[in-house]
Amino acid sequence: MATKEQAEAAAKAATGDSTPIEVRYMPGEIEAKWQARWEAQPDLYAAEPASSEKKKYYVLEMLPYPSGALHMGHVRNYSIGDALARYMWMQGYNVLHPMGWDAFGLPAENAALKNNTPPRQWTLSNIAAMKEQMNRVGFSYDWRNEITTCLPDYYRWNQWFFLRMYERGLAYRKKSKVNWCPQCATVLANEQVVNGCCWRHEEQIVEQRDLEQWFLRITNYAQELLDELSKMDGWPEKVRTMQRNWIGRSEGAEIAFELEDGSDATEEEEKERKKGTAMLPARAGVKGTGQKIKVFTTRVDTIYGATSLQLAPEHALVKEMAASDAGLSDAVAGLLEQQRKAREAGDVGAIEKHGVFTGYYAINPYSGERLPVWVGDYILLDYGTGAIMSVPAHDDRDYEFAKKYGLEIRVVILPRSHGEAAANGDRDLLPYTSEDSLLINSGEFNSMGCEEAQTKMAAYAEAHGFGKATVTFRLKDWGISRQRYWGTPIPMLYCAKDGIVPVPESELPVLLPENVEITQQGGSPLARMPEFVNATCPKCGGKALRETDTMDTFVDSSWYFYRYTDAHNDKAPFATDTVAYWFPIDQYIGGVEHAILHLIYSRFWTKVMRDMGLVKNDEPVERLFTQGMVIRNGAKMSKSKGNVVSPDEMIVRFGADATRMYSLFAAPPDRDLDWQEDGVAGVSRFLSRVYRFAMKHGERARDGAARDTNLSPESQALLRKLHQTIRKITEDFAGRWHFNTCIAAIMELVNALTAAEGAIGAGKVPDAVLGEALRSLTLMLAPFAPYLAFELWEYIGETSDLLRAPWPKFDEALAREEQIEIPVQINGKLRAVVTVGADAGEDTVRDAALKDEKIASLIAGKEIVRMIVVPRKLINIVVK
RNA sequence: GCCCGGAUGGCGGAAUCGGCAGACGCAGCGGACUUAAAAUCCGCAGACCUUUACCGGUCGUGGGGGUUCAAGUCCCCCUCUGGGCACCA
Repeated sequence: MATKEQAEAAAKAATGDSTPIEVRYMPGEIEAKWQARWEAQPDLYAAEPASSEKKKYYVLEMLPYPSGALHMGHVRNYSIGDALARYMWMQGYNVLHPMGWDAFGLPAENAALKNNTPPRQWTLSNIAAMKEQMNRVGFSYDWRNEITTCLPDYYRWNQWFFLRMYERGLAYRKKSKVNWCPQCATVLANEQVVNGCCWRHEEQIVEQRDLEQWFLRITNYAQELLDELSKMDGWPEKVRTMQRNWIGRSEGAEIAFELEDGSDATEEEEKERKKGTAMLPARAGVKGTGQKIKVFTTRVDTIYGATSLQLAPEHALVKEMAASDAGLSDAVAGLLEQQRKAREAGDVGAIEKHGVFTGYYAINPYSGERLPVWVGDYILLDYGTGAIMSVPAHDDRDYEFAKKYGLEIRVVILPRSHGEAAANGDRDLLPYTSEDSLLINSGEFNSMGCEEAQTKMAAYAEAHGFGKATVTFRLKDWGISRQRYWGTPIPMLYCAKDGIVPVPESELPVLLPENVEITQQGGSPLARMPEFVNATCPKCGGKALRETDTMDTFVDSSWYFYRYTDAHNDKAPFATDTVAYWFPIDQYIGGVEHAILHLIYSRFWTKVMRDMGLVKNDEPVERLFTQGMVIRNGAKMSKSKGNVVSPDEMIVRFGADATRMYSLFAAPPDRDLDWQEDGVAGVSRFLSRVYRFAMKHGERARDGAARDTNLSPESQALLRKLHQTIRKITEDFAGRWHFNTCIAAIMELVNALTAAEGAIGAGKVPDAVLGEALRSLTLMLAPFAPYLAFELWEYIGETSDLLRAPWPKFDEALAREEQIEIPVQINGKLRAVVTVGADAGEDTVRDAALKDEKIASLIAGKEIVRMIVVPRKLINIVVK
């Protein structure tokens, strides 16, 4: 109901009393009224069960971290999802639109340190505050399925999945490097390492430590994760490209070089051996030690141009060599130190390369030549085999390194146009890396093209037992151990007798203790709680120690959207058939910052669950939408930049409807949005205009009489604009999602309505037409400004539930223009505009154009060379 | 270095398939209402030239070239800018 004041005003207007009584749009009052009503109906936004006859639609926005307050990025993200959910309800779908909390993570521990509040309490009170904000904005979430990842009824299933993966060999333990701050005495997440230093201790350089960690074997799925991408056309190409690069598949070959024994070296060789800058030629009787160095290369075709091997400083063989060579040991330590400092300085690409000769040589299995073995700080231990063959002539990095240390540079491929004549190659060309080339100086492979040589040389290696064609991925297994408190305990035990023993499923969940003391010292507080650490081995009944690491929070978000479909299941993470009804997610909406980690992990998790028989879908998300950032004064809103605008403040000043509608109006949803407060005021003014118009004329919409077929020109014009608007918005929801132009279209419609007020007042627009316009307008506002829409719906006498009221249908005949304006160009320049019937053919248009006075005078005395007539579009007369 | 976006009035943006560039909104200017202001309503509004005015003309979508009757849109080259990855062999 409208306020008393407004009812009076409307009554006066209806009785023809012209005394102006101001009708004011007061979003605060309207929104409070409807919020109270909506909150009294807990099932308002409830999805129907999976047995529903209706077609399902699962729309999902990425769940927030409960930091304590919504920011504008949230409001934008959720306004997009909310508009879509409301639209799909109005289209008659069974809509699932849930929300939850990504509630584990570091900030809770930091807050605990700062305010002496337990992480759980801090997190839960933040959740309560943010939930209230969400309801205040009017988002249509089905809170019955709310999930909170830090509560045992959720995280117990993380543990359950972990055990299932352990059984299948998908979870394993190995040593791995972690960032360690000696002052905090704890491990840091990558995000907490700023310029190589601890985020809390700015002068403290972060160390790398080797720790035993749990890993999930995502690399088992690398190929499938890559292959599926090409079929996922509901995802932005940008995200797919980012994922492809992240997975980083490289085809190449693995080749084993045998270390040379060297004890029977000739005198000449001895001199050279000390320097390690040149190869030793092949000769009969060279002996090997039997020890092999495996290298990975994508360019085995250039192997005759390899003039050294380069090992990563951390390579196991380097450690072995250094063990008996103090000089080498010191040099390698120096390399590592230099490397660490260089990485701190940033700009990895510009870092100068360093290396040390080991004193050893290895035999090129193709040529028999002996290559000096070096340690190069530009070699990554954890990619490929941690060792490469260095081909200075045909690799940028190897070239730089060889120039610096005076290593040999041998050309083995040439551009096809060069022919074999230029046997030594053109030195100005180097490094020359094109694969559109021919081989030279490469024994029996000479004059082959690179690609052919790659295949043949890999086959040769395999036939001779020293190598093979192989595929390498950049993607690494997912380390999930975190030496932190506020996360899911990893359900594993360590028994002196039985080793690593999983916690039996019947003992889940392993509860995260709550009475912890969080201090800045000494890693996870769990390790200092004997009542947590000490346990009994389920195998032998003896003493066992509990794992004190917790899981990466990305585990929580890898499968949360499945839990929404069956959030209260205490027998399983979810029921398979319920998931089969709802999945895949029809539309997922969130920030592009999750393009890689979250969106790869959750794809991986889905495939694991599929292989376990828990789900039937291969991929979790059918369509993905990534909205742009919210920018203000040229930068992303952030506390440090001081350009944050609080949603609460906007809502108080302009109302929730105006705030969320502006977030959709100011830019297309996929682009960055420049926040301008005056723009919010403008949207608020627009809503106010709608409100006042409806209050003035809404009475006349109430009788709902059928429209007369005999329409006045004013009615026709109004209906045309109305149906054009319905068509535009309907088509946009189906495809483009340019909600900014949808809202602009609604504004145009309202402009047309207010412009027609004279005709409306003069009775030239019957109640039926006015009613149709007002009803449809209200329905179209519902996804964008739900509070106002509900208020108007009630005021114009509708009693049905607006949330599920059918979306208006457009009438193509009514939307069609009767007269259209056709621009007339002469030689491509606009000279006149003629008005013709909408379905005028080519001849009619041409005649009209030629008859136009201005056109006639302009072409008088000129020769018409050509005339292009595009019906309904334009006419261009080409004259000479 | 590599891979994606983006660049249109004073500002945010529109132009979905190559067919009237600047929809819609903001800010601005002029007017109405008002004692006044706010609010509201009406109108103007890319730049330049011409003109008392009307009318008219030229230029114009980051820059340069091209294709076409016609280019913000397609092709080639370049600049700036935002983002992602980054010694991945």
